[in-house]
Amino acid sequence: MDTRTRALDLGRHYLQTLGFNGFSFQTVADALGIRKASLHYYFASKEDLGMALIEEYQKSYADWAVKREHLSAEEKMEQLIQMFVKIGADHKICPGGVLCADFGSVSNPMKKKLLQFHLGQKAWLVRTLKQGIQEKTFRKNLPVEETADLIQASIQGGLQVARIRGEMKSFKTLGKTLIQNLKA
Amino acid sequence: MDTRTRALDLGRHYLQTLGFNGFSFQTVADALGIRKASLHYYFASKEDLGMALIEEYQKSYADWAVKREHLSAEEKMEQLIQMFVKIGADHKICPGGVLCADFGSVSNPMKKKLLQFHLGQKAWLVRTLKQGIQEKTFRKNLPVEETADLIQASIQGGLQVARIRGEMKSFKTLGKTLIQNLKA
DNA sequence: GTCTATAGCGGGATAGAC
DNA sequence: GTCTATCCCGCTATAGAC
Repeated sequence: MDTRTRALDLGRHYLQTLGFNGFSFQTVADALGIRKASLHYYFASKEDLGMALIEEYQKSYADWAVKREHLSAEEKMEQLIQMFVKIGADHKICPGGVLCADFGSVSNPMKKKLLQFHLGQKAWLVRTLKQGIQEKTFRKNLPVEETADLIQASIQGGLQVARIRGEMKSFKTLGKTLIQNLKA
Repeated sequence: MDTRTRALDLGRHYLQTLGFNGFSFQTVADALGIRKASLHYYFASKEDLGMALIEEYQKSYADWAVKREHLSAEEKMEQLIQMFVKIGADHKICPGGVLCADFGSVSNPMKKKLLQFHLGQKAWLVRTLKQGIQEKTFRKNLPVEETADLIQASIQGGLQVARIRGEMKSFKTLGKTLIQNLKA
């Protein structure tokens, strides 16, 4: 794996465990086994790295979604929860949640990109809920916008809560409840 | 108002807008109009300030709850949502959420105190839900633990989402949905 | 592409005068 | 209680050698 890719992987790790203000170029460089000056060869600035990280998240998420396009809405939702369970099991929180919390201390371009990422995720949720209604597995009268907002907020908050509690049981239960509430 | 109290108020403000790693003693001292060295007279270290801030939150929240002890469970829940709407309208997020996100880069004593604060809020929710069941305004078969977890997570996440979106409408809707789901 | 070296700043924290 | 002065550290970032 090339250095840039490894740097991005490490960046993701530190971002999701320590927050954007909680790690430095030094942290990443040390883990890479190179000098922090060398890291500037790949990323002109820390903001640059931050922007690249959000782009990475967007790409991974898009890939993830494409691979699951053939699934039923119910299966999609279950795998979505499963994905966040894995993140939580790794003592991480979701990228959207980290950057939301650091939102006030981040540059305008990053704010903009973060909003874009966030709205992309919401759009996927809305589409999937509509799919489930068509498939008649989800309630016909499901308010899709509001439900998508509730799911997004509770997953984000739920992962944060799970991390401070040091257990994932409550998050798994939350996931089950969310999906149960969709059903016809 | 004495300097220590003013410092705590400012600390709360910066914590909830910038995150714990997003502000410094300098930030607070500047806003106070004193030198940062003088701030060390009140708080030996930044961690000390952090601990004091969590204690402040615990106290305010306890006061808030005591003043509302005579209310019905439904009124309590409505006022709780209202409190968070005010926080969001001020471009802030909830203290629990901030510190949850910064959790990985914070000292062990702060982690412990944060967990304590968090569990205290959950305990209040559980008590209030039970009250509502007794009052027959909330569903008899409401799973109190799980519901408390869902409310806590979605409020926390919802405020963060509202801030990046720059609007509180979705949060208000979320609040209404949460309360509606409790009702008999 | 990676290095050494260094600039320049801001952070947390302390000593000691007033 | 608040100040000045200072320390040491870690951060971002750049210049220039290899």
